[in-house]
Amino acid sequence: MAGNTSVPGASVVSRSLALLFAFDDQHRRLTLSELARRADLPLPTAYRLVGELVAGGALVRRGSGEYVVARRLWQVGLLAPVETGLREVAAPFLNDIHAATRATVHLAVRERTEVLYLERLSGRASVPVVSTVGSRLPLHATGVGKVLLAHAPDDVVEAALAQLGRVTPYTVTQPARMREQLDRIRRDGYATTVEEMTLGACSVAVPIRAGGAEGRVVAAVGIVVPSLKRDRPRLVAALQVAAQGIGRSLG
Amino acid sequence: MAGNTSVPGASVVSRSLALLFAFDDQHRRLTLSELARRADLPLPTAYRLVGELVAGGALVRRGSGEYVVARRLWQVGLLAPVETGLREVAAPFLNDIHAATRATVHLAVRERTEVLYLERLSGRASVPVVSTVGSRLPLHATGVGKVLLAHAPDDVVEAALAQLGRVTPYTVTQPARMREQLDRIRRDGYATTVEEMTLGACSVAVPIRAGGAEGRVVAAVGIVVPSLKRDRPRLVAALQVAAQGIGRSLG
DNA sequence: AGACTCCTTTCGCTCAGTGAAAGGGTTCGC
DNA sequence: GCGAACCCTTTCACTGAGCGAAAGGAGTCT
Repeated sequence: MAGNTSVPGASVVSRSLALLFAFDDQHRRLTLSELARRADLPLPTAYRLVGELVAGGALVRRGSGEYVVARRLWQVGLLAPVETGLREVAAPFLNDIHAATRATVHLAVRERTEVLYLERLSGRASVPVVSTVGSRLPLHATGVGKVLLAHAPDDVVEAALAQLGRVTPYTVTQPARMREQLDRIRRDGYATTVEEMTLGACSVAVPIRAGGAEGRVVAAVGIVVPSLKRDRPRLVAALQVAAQGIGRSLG
Repeated sequence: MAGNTSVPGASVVSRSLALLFAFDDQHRRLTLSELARRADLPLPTAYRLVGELVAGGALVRRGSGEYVVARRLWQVGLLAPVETGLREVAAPFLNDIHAATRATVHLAVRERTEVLYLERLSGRASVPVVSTVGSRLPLHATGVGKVLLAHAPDDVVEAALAQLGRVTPYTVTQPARMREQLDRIRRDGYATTVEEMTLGACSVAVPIRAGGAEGRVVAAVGIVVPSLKRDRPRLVAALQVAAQGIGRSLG
């Protein structure tokens, strides 16, 4: 930038992106001060840059003085090639799962030591679900996450086991217990969680193997339900049928 | 910016956004030269800024030397409040339409004189469909577009009728004929197109009225099919049932 | 009425940003 | 094989765009 920079080496572009990336799943609306704090910029600097981002159509200022991501950035974001093939192939199968279970359905992939949610179909039941499309969650506290972790390379497993953060009182935080679970998941072909991410929500998930049968695990499908007591076998079956179909279609 | 600017008044932020917004539905991958051209920037300037956008995680450089929108920008874009309520409410009904017709289903709103596609469910049949979620098309050549135009304010109708661009040989380009059609759409409660946007694709669409029955038209649902000859009444019925449901749920 | 928060504006300093020019590396056509 | 026409990358001297401390409202609590 020019003149009196407090942090030389930070370009205008990097600062602007810091402002854009200050938004996340838990922070969809931010005030100017919050933006400045989260992007680690002096307030007047944030003021000026945010003003330009609004003028440029990247952000919008709500009446209340809060800023949100603009429609135009939504359009550009949708152009990103994010597992396009997988999502397209999976879509009808996800609908099938949804029709068969009426639960919230998830399609997710692993990104480093986190789950990245690619698709979500909301269920009827009023089960609390924190994930949204595009959001990331820790691998160890979600159904799809556990499946993906169970089939991840060793270094990823080690990294994940080293940071088993407690989310609810039921989150599995002991590496040894998690290792047992991962073994069981590989053996049984499905993972479950019981209120480990959100109180009142349980989940079941299965791996998607490219090319079907014995292929590499590339993604996971799962559902969120209020309880697993009643019909676990039926849910697992529905998921496995869909996962097989998706995997086969991936070729 | 500094020094030898050819276009003073253009800030770094506006230039960076011009680069990001250079991407669109027809241009999801762009080379550096294309980016520079589309953003109207000198090549070295584009080179530097694009480099920073890549470093900042907004763009990704593919092996081939082409740039695409990065996953991180996809995540941020998804945080934009784009008719969130409508889309959430409509989702299950769109699935119903999909299940009943097996066709490509669209949910769209009007933005000035264009259709903005909010949701899309791909159909089984191999009908060519150009629209994607987040893309815009002219109002007069699509089913959902005609519905939205038929219920648009007068000034919008005038503006739209003044630019009836020819897309295919079957596109309606005469204002008088379009006026007739808009009358018929308001009377019948549904719109159709026959290869007016894409050869080999026909469409049917109905309005969504907030609060049901006699409310204001806020959106449109439509489907794309290979032909309308066979079961137009059945398709219209399915759409109208769903549209009523969505409208009622909007309260 | 004092102490918070928030947002906005000013203003002089200066280095980050600029882009013409030049240099490579392809891939064409002939 | 030899231009011509594309790409992309790097250099470099100039300078005004960008910076942010400081100060000034405007609310909202205590």
